[in-house]
Amino acid sequence: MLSVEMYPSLALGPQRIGDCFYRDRQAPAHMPLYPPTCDAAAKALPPRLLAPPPVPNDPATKTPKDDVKMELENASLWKQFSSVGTEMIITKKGRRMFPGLRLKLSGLNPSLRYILLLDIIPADNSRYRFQGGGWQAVGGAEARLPDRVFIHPDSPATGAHWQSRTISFHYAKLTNNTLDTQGHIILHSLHRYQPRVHVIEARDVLRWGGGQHSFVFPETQFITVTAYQNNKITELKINSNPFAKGFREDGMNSKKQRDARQKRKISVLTETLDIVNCDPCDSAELLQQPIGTTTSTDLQALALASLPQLPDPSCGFRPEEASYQDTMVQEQPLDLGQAFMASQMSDISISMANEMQNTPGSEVANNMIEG
DNA sequence: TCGGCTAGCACATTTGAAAGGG
DNA sequence: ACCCTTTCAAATGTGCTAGCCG
Repeated sequence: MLSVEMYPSLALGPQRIGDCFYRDRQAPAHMPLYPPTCDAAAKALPPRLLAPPPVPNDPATKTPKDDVKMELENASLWKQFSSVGTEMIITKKGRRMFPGLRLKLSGLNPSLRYILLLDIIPADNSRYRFQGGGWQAVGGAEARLPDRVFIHPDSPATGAHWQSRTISFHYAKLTNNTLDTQGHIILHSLHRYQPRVHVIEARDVLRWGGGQHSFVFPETQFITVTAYQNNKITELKINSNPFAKGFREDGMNSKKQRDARQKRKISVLTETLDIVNCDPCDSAELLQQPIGTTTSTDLQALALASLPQLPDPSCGFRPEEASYQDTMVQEQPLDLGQAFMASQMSDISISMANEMQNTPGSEVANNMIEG
């Protein structure tokens, strides 16, 4: 009941419905946002329930920003990749990032609720090609794709929750399918990108702005590829990703083993051909054999349209020069005032509203519910 | 011709349901 | 009936490769 009222009221600013983002209401909470057709979004949201225009941030509701700190827990692994030139595979179906972002948060108010978001923005305006053993800019970047954010599945959660564990964004997937409907983050191949993590105080989300912290780790920059270009990256991935164990030297999928299999295949095929050649009458039995088995294998959506830009988007991919110090981009706050709220605000609204209803003096929640 | 992309492959890991025992 | 552990199959995540496409 509450969700019916709350969800659309937080969903979209009517003025931005044309390029809004949303997450399917049935989708898992961690699913990022994706742009629907405008018709679909319009149908999903009764006009009477569309959101009010963004409310300017009220300084009185702000929490001190200076103490919030984020640490990249697997920084050393990222640095290993970065020193070679990190490549991330992107596929039509979506591919996870490896290494993943593993983070530690501190300085949050333990009792306040926060939402964690991941987004990935172009690091510069170039397209790249791997030649001469390195990445060279070979032209201008393709048109920027619609921004999608990945909401951490635990969101919203208390500061105590976030600070008590390692925060991982390993569920986030990257795709090059511009028509993707799975909510994966859409990127261009052969472009350089920079992941960012945003910590947003839940209260401020409801108020369309305010207390957020954005973090950028230069060592997490990467170039998107559909197939690995640099053998060193392949080696690093195979050696450090447990899912790729099979490709290690001692694995069944190592080059040695694969070559051996290939040889066996060829010899079996040759023998089979010999048999067929020797006795055509027996070929019927062979034909019955399968030729080959083709086994194919709520937080509501908060849409962010205008996330802060990198301080210098034209910087080159020079891992050796990268500052590995955590970079807080607080000069360029996440502008939730311009953000597109998604159609899935129900869960977050319910949980937050419930909590706020239980908190005397929470006029924010009351305003949202009653308004 | 060539660079980039895709589908399918084999293998490893993860996940969740079912079975078994206390 | 309940809880815990173990087992197993399915789903999912990997990189590799042949072949397609512009």
